[in-house]
Amino acid sequence: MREDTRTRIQEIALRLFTEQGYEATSLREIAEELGVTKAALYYHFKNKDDIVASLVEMRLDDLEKLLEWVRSRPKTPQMRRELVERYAESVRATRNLGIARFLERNQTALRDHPTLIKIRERMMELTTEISEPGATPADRVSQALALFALHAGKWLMKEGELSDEEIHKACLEVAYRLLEPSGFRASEL
Amino acid sequence: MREDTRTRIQEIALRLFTEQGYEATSLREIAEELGVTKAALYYHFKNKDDIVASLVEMRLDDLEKLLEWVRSRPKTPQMRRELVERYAESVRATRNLGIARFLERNQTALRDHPTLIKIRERMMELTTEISEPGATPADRVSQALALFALHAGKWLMKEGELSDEEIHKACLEVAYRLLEPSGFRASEL
DNA sequence: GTCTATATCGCGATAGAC
DNA sequence: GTCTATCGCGATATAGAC
Repeated sequence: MREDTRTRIQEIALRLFTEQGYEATSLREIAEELGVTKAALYYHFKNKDDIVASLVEMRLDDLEKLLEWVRSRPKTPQMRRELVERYAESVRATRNLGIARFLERNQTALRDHPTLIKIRERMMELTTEISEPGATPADRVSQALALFALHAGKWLMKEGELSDEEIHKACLEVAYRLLEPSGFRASEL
Repeated sequence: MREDTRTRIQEIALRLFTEQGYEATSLREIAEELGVTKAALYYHFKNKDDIVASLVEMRLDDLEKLLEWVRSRPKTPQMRRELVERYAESVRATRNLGIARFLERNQTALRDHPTLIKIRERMMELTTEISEPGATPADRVSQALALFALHAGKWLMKEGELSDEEIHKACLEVAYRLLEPSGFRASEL
């Protein structure tokens, strides 16, 4: 039971866009890997941009669900820790694993893409929800950095020094630390 | 006493490469802003790649000087704090202010550029120097994140909420916190 | 649903006059 | 040091047969 062509185009495009960048990847390359001609791609997607849109809209949906959830809850330290946990899960979900990496790179190339603009807006809203308005500037920067720390581990550490699972656990721990105001620590609670 | 053309090309290219991305910026655009034709650019630089090289080699020099310094010193907490301080200064130096931003974006587009590869290697070496081999995974990720925290503030915080100076001070403070092992805090020293 | 063939464009780069 | 003119290429995208 073979995947349909549309899905295979998305998989190949996502991989090449991530490895080489969006602009550096041509439709010819995608078609070649798929074993068809360029023209065939235009049956499934109306243009190159449309392939990207089909990829990133799933990620936008996830972020908007996360925002909806966070706004239904009171702004407490517990909520912040749970948001970090949920965000980490959503980044690691199979359908988003590759898309998150694709988005990390290609920010500049896709700066005008409507869906990308929305994703950036939603990320800013999430960092607003996670930070305390009355906190010191350092605490605010620290809390805003918490979500991004969950992306950083993968390219921060030397290859093979720590396992994927160790890196994930470590990033989560660092993100929790970044949430805490400088005055006290979780270990003292 | 007017700037020479070569310098003006570098300034315009740096701005456009940063705003739009390297691949999305054509030599035609650069020439148009300068008020000359494409062909004139080829008198000053042998190709598009050469313009980038002329920009990023200054940054590579700075990183290598920083590495040389750090390796001449013992691995102590004081050294780590001083490294963060020096790195922050080097990012803020006028000649590097724009180049650092240009490098943050365009990582993917220039992934094969020889100078960029060296810069990435030097950054990895710096994060190696700044982290303690015996520390826990979380502490290691945290310490590696310290240098990158100095880049994050500019695009992390909402526009106009904090001044540039406040953001810089806050990032520095966050970087210092990331250096500390989770067992104790600087405020207790 | 995929093909061949082609239109159209803009790119990086070069030659040679001035 | 800058110009005009042009080359060669590969890109996105489309038309129409099968």
